[in-house]
Amino acid sequence: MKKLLDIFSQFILCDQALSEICCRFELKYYQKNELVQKEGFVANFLYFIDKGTLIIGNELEHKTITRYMAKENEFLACIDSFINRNISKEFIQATEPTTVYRISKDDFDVLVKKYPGVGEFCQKYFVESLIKCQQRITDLISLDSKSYYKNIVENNPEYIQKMNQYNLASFMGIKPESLSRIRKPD
Amino acid sequence: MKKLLDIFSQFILCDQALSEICCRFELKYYQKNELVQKEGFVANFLYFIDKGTLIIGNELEHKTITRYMAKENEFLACIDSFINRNISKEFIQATEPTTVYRISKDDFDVLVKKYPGVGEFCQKYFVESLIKCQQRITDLISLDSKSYYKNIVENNPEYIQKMNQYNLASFMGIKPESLSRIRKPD
DNA sequence: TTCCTTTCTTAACAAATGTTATTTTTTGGT
DNA sequence: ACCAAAAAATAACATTTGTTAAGAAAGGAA
Repeated sequence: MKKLLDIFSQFILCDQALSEICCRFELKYYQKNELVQKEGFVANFLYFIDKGTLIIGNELEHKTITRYMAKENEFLACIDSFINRNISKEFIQATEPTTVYRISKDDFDVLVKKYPGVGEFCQKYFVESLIKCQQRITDLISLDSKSYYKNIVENNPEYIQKMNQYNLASFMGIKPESLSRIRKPD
Repeated sequence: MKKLLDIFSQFILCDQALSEICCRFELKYYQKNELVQKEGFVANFLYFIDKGTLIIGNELEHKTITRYMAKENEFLACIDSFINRNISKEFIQATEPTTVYRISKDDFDVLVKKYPGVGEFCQKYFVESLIKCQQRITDLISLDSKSYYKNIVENNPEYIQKMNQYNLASFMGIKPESLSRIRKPD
């Protein structure tokens, strides 16, 4: 719980606020490959990863894709669904044994209303996510897959350690066989 | 100015707030291909497009890419630079004669501090942008370029009308010659 | 209009990626 | 250690995309 509170402590929040945040987050454990959230439902939780890794992806007609991987000490949610209460088109899955702290939408709304610092946290989280997202688009449209792989090796080596070939390939927008080729030494 | 105020009116803002917003936005005109903002500087303005089209892109070693195109009645800024006062790696350019309302970072900060509705607007803008960004990533990694082109024709035909072949191709992550092939009837 | 520049198209060939199928390796459970 | 299942590597071939270069079309300016 410490890491989670450290993050919220960056915002102006009294001790009472912090302890209330503690109360409203709930510890949860997921096995490897377990579905944390299924697509087709309203996403009712925001997750903070204490230990482990979660991926968020889509179940499409012919394939399953991995849009993002979240690691330890990161927050994760199906944003459109969690914020706007739309049905989520995305699922969340653990790629290894994972423990998270999760908070329900209702509880989170209470915190946002009660403590301005929580709203500020949200703002910062959205802006950071947006910037990362934009950078990813830039990478996807400007780099060939070999360069993109190098990029990941240098900047996000955890992606390579924690995602299997299928997930990582779809994350990169290619087929597993192509990723295998890229990895093969010349 | 009406459209701009319509958007802010969706948030709880008194008449005085709305008229102050009016004052702090400044009308600006850009010619076709004119640079609205150069990369390498701190982006000091947020833009609202009254008429015309802006693209935001990167000047990379060997090429120039178009990451996003913003159309009429849309807001646009180099987010990382505008919010965090980092040096922008991106430029903004008009793809046709374009009039915008722009507001400086300092003026915008004043509005945010003074009127909670402006902060709410920000929050909504960031969330919407993030959701669109995530969807774009999903499309980029899951669709081949023919499908992606169809997707644009159906959902964002303005992209095809307003961007030239070079910009649209880089937006799609391919070369202009490949886009030409995709467009050619079988 | 004419001329010039830019943009777009086309084609031939090279390189990368997708497809299909099979083999090898790894993993997890007994 | 053994076996079965899953994951990854490999290969042959098809398709797509990149590259290079040339020519056609479109758009502006005088």
